[in-house]
Amino acid sequence: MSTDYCFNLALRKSSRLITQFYEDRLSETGLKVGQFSILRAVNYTKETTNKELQSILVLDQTTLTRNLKPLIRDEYLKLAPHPEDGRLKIISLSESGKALYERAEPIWRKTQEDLQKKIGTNETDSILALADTFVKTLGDK
Amino acid sequence: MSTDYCFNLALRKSSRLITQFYEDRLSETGLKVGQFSILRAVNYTKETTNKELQSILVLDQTTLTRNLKPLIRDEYLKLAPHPEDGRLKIISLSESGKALYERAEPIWRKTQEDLQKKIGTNETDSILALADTFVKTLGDK
DNA sequence: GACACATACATGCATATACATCTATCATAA
DNA sequence: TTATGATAGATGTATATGCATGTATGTGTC
Repeated sequence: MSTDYCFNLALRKSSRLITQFYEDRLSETGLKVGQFSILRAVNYTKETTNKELQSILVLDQTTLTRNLKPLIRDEYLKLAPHPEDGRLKIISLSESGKALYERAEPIWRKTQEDLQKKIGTNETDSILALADTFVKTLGDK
Repeated sequence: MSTDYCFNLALRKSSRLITQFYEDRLSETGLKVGQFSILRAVNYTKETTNKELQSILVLDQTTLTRNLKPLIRDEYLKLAPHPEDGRLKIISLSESGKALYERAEPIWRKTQEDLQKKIGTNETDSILALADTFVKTLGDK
């Protein structure tokens, strides 16, 4: 029967495996995959906030705050106060952050291609479709 | 986001969302989803080892060792030495572990059904197919 | 302007994840 | 039978994850 298999475990297993695949490739940059995702999102938005990154990355506010810490500590990300709203912190890439992202981006891109070759485009399409469904049906909080 | 979507981020987002879905339902049992997966695997195998659980759950040995800790501490799992191989520890459910699993199992089952209704059988099938592909192509270590 | 409420971000706690490395035990060959 | 290498599991360190809660700031009402 269909519920012999746990959908949650299945997704978590997949997530662990794909993470190790990317982690292995990105290791030469010193970045973890979660950190790369943050740099990529900040590179895209240029100037952003904790709040905005939360919705892009589908991360809890407290998780994101902590995940930013190593990147701020190592000065890949800069923080600046918002000119009008004292609660906000404007997050952007530092020069070394930009440089690091630009070094990592082609490695990430090649990893994407290699994964696609390895598991097939049907499967990679399936990953994107699933994420879309999940964010739409479970991602409103 | 400069053309592409990151497959890794997509899967990790989905994993976080589905985990929260199950976590919310299972919270009344006091179990985290990872702990439920362990109890379920041990209930299935009856007597098992760290090593065997690693391959069922697709978890690193060190991660599994640590994930077992709270369940052993709370005495839901029992450890016994292997009669022939002193390196092995036999893991099994205690009485309270069995009781807890049997209390959690129907909640998990209903969660599976609810998720299937919510996102559709195509998507849940897709999750299982994806996990199968990932374990087959990336899961040999 | 003072108070109530909402919003943005941080902290305490607990679990999750895995690499590098360590210890203990087993298996095997000289 | 001892040296050697393999295997099972544990520990040090670091990041990841999120709930409950705390602090600071902004907004609206009177």
